[in-house]
Amino acid sequence: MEYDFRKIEQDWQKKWKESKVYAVSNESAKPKYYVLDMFPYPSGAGLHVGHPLGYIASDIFSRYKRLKGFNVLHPMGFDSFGLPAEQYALETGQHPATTTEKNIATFKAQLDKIGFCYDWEREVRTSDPQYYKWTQWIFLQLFNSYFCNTQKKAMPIADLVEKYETKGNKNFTAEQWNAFTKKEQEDILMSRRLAFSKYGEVNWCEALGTVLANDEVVNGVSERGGHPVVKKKMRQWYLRITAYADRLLAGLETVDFSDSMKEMQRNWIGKSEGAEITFEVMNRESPVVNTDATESASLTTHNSRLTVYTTRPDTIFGVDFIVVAPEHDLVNEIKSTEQAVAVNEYVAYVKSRSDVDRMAEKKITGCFTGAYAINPFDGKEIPVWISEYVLAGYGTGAIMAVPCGDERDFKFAQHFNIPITNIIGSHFNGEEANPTKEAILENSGFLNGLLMKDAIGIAVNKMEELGIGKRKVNYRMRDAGFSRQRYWGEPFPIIWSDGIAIPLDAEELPLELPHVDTYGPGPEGEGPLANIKEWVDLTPGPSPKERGEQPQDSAENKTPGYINSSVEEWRKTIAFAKQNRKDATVEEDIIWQELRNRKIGDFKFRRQHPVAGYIPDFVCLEKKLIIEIDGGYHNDKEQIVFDKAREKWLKEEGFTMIRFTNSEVNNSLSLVLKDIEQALQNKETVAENAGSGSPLPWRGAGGEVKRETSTMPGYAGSSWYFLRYMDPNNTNEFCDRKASDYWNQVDLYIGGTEHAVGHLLYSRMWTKVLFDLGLVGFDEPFKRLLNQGMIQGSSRFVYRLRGTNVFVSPNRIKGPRTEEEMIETGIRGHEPDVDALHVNVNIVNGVELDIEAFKKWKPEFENAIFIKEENGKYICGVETEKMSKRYFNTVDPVDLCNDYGADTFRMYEMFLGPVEASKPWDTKGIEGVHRFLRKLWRLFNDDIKGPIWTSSAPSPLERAGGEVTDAELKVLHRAIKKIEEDTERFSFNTAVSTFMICVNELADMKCYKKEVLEKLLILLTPYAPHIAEELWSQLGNEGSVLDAAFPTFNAALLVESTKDYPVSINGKLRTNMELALDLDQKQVEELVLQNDIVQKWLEGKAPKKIIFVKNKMINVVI
RNA sequence: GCCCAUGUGGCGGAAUUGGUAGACGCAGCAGACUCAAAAUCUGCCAUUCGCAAGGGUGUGAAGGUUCGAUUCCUUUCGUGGGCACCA
Repeated sequence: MEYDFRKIEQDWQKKWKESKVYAVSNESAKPKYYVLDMFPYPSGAGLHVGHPLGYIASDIFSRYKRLKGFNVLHPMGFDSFGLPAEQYALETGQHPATTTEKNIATFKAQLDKIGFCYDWEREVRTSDPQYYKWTQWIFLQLFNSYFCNTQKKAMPIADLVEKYETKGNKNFTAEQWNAFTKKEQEDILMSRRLAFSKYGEVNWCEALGTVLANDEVVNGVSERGGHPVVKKKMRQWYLRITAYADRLLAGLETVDFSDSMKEMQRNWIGKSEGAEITFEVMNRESPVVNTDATESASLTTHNSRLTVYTTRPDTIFGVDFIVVAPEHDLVNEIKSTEQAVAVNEYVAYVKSRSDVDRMAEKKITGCFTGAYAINPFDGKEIPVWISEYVLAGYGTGAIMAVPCGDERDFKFAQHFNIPITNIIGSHFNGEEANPTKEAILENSGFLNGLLMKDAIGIAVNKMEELGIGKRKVNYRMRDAGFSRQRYWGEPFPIIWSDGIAIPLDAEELPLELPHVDTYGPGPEGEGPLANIKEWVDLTPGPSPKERGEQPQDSAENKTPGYINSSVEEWRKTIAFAKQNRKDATVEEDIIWQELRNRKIGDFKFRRQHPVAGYIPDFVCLEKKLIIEIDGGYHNDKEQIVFDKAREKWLKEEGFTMIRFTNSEVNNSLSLVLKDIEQALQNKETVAENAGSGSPLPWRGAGGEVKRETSTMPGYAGSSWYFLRYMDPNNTNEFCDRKASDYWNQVDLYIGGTEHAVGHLLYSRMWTKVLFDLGLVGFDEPFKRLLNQGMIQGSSRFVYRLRGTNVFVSPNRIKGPRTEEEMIETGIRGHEPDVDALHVNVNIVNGVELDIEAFKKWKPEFENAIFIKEENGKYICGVETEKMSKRYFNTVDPVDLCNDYGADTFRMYEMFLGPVEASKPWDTKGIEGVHRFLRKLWRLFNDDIKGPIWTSSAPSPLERAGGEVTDAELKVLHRAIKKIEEDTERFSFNTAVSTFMICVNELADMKCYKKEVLEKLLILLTPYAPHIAEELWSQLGNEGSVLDAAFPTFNAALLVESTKDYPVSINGKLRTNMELALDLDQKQVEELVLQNDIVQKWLEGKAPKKIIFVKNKMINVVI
């Protein structure tokens, strides 16, 4: 029987799906283990062979842990918000939700083909409202929390408010606080919230009317269209990640990440200890204005103060100039009239420079401001410059430059001919700066004679004493920008009312993305959402009450839904709606059971949801249909007047109301439901949040009321998705505390280094906040991190003689041509240049082009002529590039699974090299792994046509009999040991080679014994589950191999008594000697000296030394 | 410019703690089986000198530490990834 991998894999995947083998329970007596992949962004290109590398590794490890007796959580989902879908929508008009849905379907089909053990019941998608509802909810937790600097943790902002109201703080008393306007109070609170809003700089492209990411800006112009880009201040949201800087640093000690990964995060956080020093700044004006002859020629006016940050206060006497960021607020104040023009020009120049340019450029630029700072210790006048190498966002945005000790300062001084003061004597050679801390200070006033590193503390102490400086810890990390002027992301659950950010009530979540007609930017560079006026603008018209339509004597508590246009009143409304939900009548509950489960036409209803200034019992926003279940009081005179006013108001807003009495619900429910169904059918569907009849309570709120129109960035959803997998279908909470307590931290997290700082830091921060608020029980999300390398594409090229239809194989580009070729091509003598063209790697066999396939692929070259190598082949050029569709170097895993099987594909990806390493893809080698699996198959099955197997060979069961020999056991147990060790240390490539060695040895020994082979199958299960399961069942086992027990290694079987020692002379290997393992140094020396080859090299002399390392080697030193 | 990683045969890679460099596989070469092909099996396969025995060289380059270095240190070059010029 042949190895029919297609049938085997298909059958078992089907069986596994039917029997739900991958379903994971949150309750188990087994120990838990959580293996997580960084979930993919579902791009339109589908998976290529680079994606599954990490997934296969995690799948192997999950299956391995399962065999080891763990309850393993190994989920998968999709990071489905993001720019590419939006760009695509902009180009094609297709809604991102549609394309995303389609892409996910493709991804899932591809993933399933590879045979991963995901529990798809736990799938999450960040763009699913049921998911981002909780992203928005967590954002609200961040918004409603502040970082307490004494307890070093997040606390509810309400605590802070209470403190202010009762005790005030160091800036204001409780009385003052209470006297502040609402806006003043909110501004103060905003400066403490963990999610907060402030003005920040963005890359603004006037021509495109949009904000651009750094990588969309090239050489100061937009990548698309080449329009100029400048910095512009816009209101943005931020996460106060800087508050967590110290805890993020400390947390690194408790997790198992690679040292380089920790190093990258530490560098990103960039904690430094130094001092802030304040300089007086003088400005020397020319005495042109003042004609008074008594004025001196250089009038010096006292201007302002400038604070710099430095990590080297010990070098204060070596300061030769000061550099201020061009964006610094003080620049305008301190620049002299003479320098004003130059300064303005320079500032304008910097404004046009992209961050990327400022980073990559080696050019030294700057401009003198005309101002001088005074060294507080020796009174020296120090020129103040501005330069783009000083960043406004770091430290104080100003530095004191010490050219003898800092490379950049030195180059700057050289470039602008600024004299350099040497404070480190012979340590400075005038050629280059020396950043040492070990020199003895000179020319340094009271610091003279001190070692620099000792002087740091002394200098700061003196500064603090004199009040000119203070100790300061600085972080290079900045608060994380959290808003994007885009469409395809989570909308902020925030309403702006008179400049105050008002969070939505949790009941209002999810705030779903409204439909838009265009995905282009909104006015003033706002996001596309700003284009939907009716969605954004919630500024109310007058309420019925204000229009005098509500009966004047109506008791407020009877109809509190009718409100005035004020924030306070709609807050009351929300509270009232909440209470209504709790106080629901029996009849309302009956209807709600029908409506909430979408039994009627699959429309979403909300209960006690404020609409247009009052609170209906039920509302379907898509249909603008309101259902009221009325009690007896509607017969009251007052109520009749009220109901009339209400109906009129709702009609203006486009709502229809149908009313039922309690007795109708109780006695003829089916008729009631029918009426509702009828009403739904009779009305047109409208976008849920569109239209003037806004569903929201602040329809009645006062002043200008607008929605936040930016959306959250890509990392919002991915900052907490690992928690949602634990409890993915919970509609009441983001994750049940019981579930997160059980699954706890992710035990193994696998993903690329490209997320080293971004995603990993953000999710670490979110986890810490959730921990502080008591919502989860751990404050580091990932216990262990494994970084998979990137698989690069291996591109293939053909070379075309420019302007001709002739392709030349690389070695034939430089002639000579045969007569035939010259006739065929019609080209003689001088030949034109060649152009290299990417060719689809899938039609190239190794490097040999399949010419027929090429012609089929590019029909325009159907009649092309190929000048081949001498062996008659057309050879392609090879280059390693990023794997990308446009280079035609992507390979679809599904194709490989079809050609070789998922098991082969999985093992081959692992066999390519260490998971952590980056390496180019080459399909060619997959044959070898496939051969291995066929060889394994033949240990169990006869191959009818093969020469060494005959049809009369014993059946698998018969072969499985017989005594197992020691040699066979040795082979097996060596494999058990090595596979276990290699899997534990993620050395999957060597594990695969161990399997190969083991199967080769068993085949050589003609070992067909069940006892040996079935253990081997268990070892193989994590790597090649389909073939393992098939052969396992062929051996007559009950149950699945997926749940077998990993075999135990028996060390006793591998004990050796001798060792074949390598014997070196002076470190060079000369011979080998088989020696007993229990010999001591003296015995070994004797035996070694008797050896012929050793004697030959000794040439009769005595050795200087003989080094003997037991069980390793022998080295004779002559 | 800065940070991190990385460099071993024609190719992917192995060498787990400083101890036999090149496991395993691909490609290639030679052979067996076959009418033939496929499949399978056997042998060779870093480089160089040599008929052989045996020797020289060799882990990007140059130094260093060591009895011994792919492994540790210094300098340097190339490649990949990241970035917010972080004083």
